[in-house]
Amino acid sequence: MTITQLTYVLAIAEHKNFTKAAEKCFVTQPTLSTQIQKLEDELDILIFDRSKKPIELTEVGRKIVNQARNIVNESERIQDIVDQEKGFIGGEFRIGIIPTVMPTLLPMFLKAFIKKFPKVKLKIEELTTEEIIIRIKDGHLDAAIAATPLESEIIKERVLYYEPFVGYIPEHHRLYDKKKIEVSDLEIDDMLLLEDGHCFRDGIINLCKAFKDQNDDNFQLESGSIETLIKLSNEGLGMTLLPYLHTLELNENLKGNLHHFVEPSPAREVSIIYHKSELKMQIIDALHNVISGIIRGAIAFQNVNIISPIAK
Amino acid sequence: MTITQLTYVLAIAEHKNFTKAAEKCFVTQPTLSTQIQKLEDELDILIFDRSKKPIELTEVGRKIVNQARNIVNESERIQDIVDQEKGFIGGEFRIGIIPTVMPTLLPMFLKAFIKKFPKVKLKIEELTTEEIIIRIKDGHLDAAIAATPLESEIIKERVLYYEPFVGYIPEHHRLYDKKKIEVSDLEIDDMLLLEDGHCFRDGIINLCKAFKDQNDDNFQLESGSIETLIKLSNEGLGMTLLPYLHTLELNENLKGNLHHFVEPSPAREVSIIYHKSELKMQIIDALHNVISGIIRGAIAFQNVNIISPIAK
DNA sequence: TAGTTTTTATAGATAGTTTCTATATTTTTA
DNA sequence: TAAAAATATAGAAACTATCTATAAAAACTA
Repeated sequence: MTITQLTYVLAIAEHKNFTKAAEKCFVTQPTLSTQIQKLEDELDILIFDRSKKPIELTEVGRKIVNQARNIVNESERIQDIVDQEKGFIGGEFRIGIIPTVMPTLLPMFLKAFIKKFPKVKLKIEELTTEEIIIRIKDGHLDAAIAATPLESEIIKERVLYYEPFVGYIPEHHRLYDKKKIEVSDLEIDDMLLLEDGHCFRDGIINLCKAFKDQNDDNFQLESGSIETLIKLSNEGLGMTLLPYLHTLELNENLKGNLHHFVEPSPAREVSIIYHKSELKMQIIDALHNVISGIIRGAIAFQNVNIISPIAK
Repeated sequence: MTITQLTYVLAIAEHKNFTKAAEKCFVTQPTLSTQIQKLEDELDILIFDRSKKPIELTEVGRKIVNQARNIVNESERIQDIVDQEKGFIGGEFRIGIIPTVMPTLLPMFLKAFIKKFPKVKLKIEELTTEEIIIRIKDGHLDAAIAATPLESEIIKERVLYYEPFVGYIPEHHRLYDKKKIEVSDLEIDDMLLLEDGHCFRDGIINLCKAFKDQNDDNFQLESGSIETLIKLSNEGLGMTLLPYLHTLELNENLKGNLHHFVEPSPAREVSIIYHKSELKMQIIDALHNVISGIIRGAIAFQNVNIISPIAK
C-alpha cells in the first residue's frame, strides 16, 4: 500500500470513472487500473464495484476511502510542516468567498496579496456558506471568507473585520426623512432581500426578528445580487440593507439614499474560516494579515452589534 | 514520500541508531541511509542531526516524526478495516485491564480465548482506568476491561458482568457478628481502601457517600493491592470490601470473614471498553463472548445495585 | 440489433526505484 | 593510535510504476 495508490482510490471514488480520475492524477488510465488492482490484491478485497455503471464503491470501499482521505490529508501536512519551517509561502490555495463579500473585498486585497506572495496560486470561487462548509469539510477548499460565527466543530474562524449594515432608502419611503435609522424602524415586509441561500438575507431576517417577532411568510421581492436590490429599491419597491463596503462604490447621486444606523450599528462579522486541521496555516496567516491590514483603513466603526448569519 | 520511508523515520527516531533501526525494519542499514536521504532531499530539509551521537532529531524532524506517526498509524487502520469486513479473527490486539480485575479474571478466560482464537496475539497490560482511557483515545490500546460506566463520548462500553462487593470483616470488628451486612452499616473511617488511582477505591467511596454524606478527609490506611488489604484487615486495622471474584480464591479459614450484603448487593459493572471507531470489532466481540460465557458460570447474583467507578 | 463510442482490463516494454552486497569514510572507544 | 562501531557511498540485482498499444466489455445510437 502506498500513498500514491490511496490518492488514486480517492480520485476514482470522486469521479466514479477511471479515465477521468487518471487525467486528474496526471497518469494514464492503465496505471490506475493496475495500481487499484494491486491494492485490491494486497488487501484481498474489492474496493470498487465495477459491475455498476458508473462505478460504485463497495461497502468496505467506502470505509477505505474515508480512511484513505485521512491518510492522504495527513501526509500532505508533512510538506506543510516543512513549508512552515522554511517560512515558504506558496503553492496552490483554494479559497471560497460568499457572494455578498466577493465583489467588494476581492478587488481590495487581491492585487496586494499576489504582489506580496507571488508564489501562491490562489483559486478563488464564489460559493454560498452552505457550499463552503461542505467543501472545507471534504478538503476541496483550503479556506473561505464568510459571515460568522458558524458554530461548527470542524471549522475554525478568524475574524477579518466587522462590517456594519447600512440602510438604503429610496425617495418617498416612510423612513427617507430620518437621518439615522434604528433597528426598531425596520419592517421585514417592506424590505428587499436576497434570494434564499444567501447568508446576508438570513442575517437581516435575524436582525428584524430579534427586535420584534415578525412572521416569516413570503417576502415581497427577492433578488440574487445586491446591484439588483438597489435598482429594485430605486423603483420604489422598498428599502434594503447593504453591507458597508458596498456603499463605498455607489454613484454619488445614490449615496444620498444611504442612512446609517445609530450606533451600535448592526453588523456582520466576516472571517477567514478553515478546517480545524490547520493545513496550509502559513497561507491563511498571510491572507489574514493582508486583508485585515487593508480593511483597517476602510472600516472604522467603533460600536457594532453582531448579527448571526445562520437562519434561525 | 512513501509510507515505508516514514516507518524508517519512526524506527530511527525511536532507536537513535540506523543499524538497530534497520534490523527492526528487516532491511539493511544502507537501505535506511539512502531512503532517509531521499526523503530529506525531497523535502529539502534535514530530519536527523547526524553531528550528534547518538543521532538526534532536528527541530523540524521532531514535528515530522509526530506527523509520520499519525500517518503510519492511520495507514495501518486500512488493514484493520479489511479484517473487520472479513470477520478475520487474528493479528495483534492490545488490551488493558484494571488492577482489581486482572488477577482474578485473566486466569479464567485467557486459556480458553487463545485456544479458541489462536491467531490473535494478545498483548495484555495492567493499567489504571485513567491510563486506559488515554491509551484507548490515542490508539495505543485496542480495548480494555474496566469498571463502568465511564461516561466518555469517545469510548464505547459493553458490559461483561456485574460483580458484587463482599464485606471482609476481621474478628473483633463491630460488624463481625452480623451475618449479612448492609450499606448503611459501612463507615468510611474504619474501611481499608486501595491507593488513589484505583477505581475500586472510588467506587467504595461513592458507595459510602451515597448513603450518608461523610467527609472525604484522609482515610485510615491505603494499599496498592487487595492481597495487602486482606492482610491489613487481619491485623485488625479495619474491615474492607472485596470484589466477588477475589473471594473465591481466599483460604478456607479466611472465608469465614466474608459477609455478603443483603440483596440488592452493591456491585461494580465490569465492561469491555473500546474506541468508538470500533476498530478490530471482531476481536472485541470474540473477547466479549468468551469472557461473559465463562463468567456466567461463576457469578449468579440476581439483584445488584451498580456503583459508579468515577471519583465524585 | 449492428455498429459506434466509451470505459476498463491486459500485455509487454521501459524507466525508475528499492534493496542488496561490498566497501569507504567517519566517529567513538579502548 | 589501533580497534570497533556507525554511517555513507557505489554498483548490481530485483522489483515496481508507468507507459503505449490493444483487447474486452459495456453503453449508447441509429
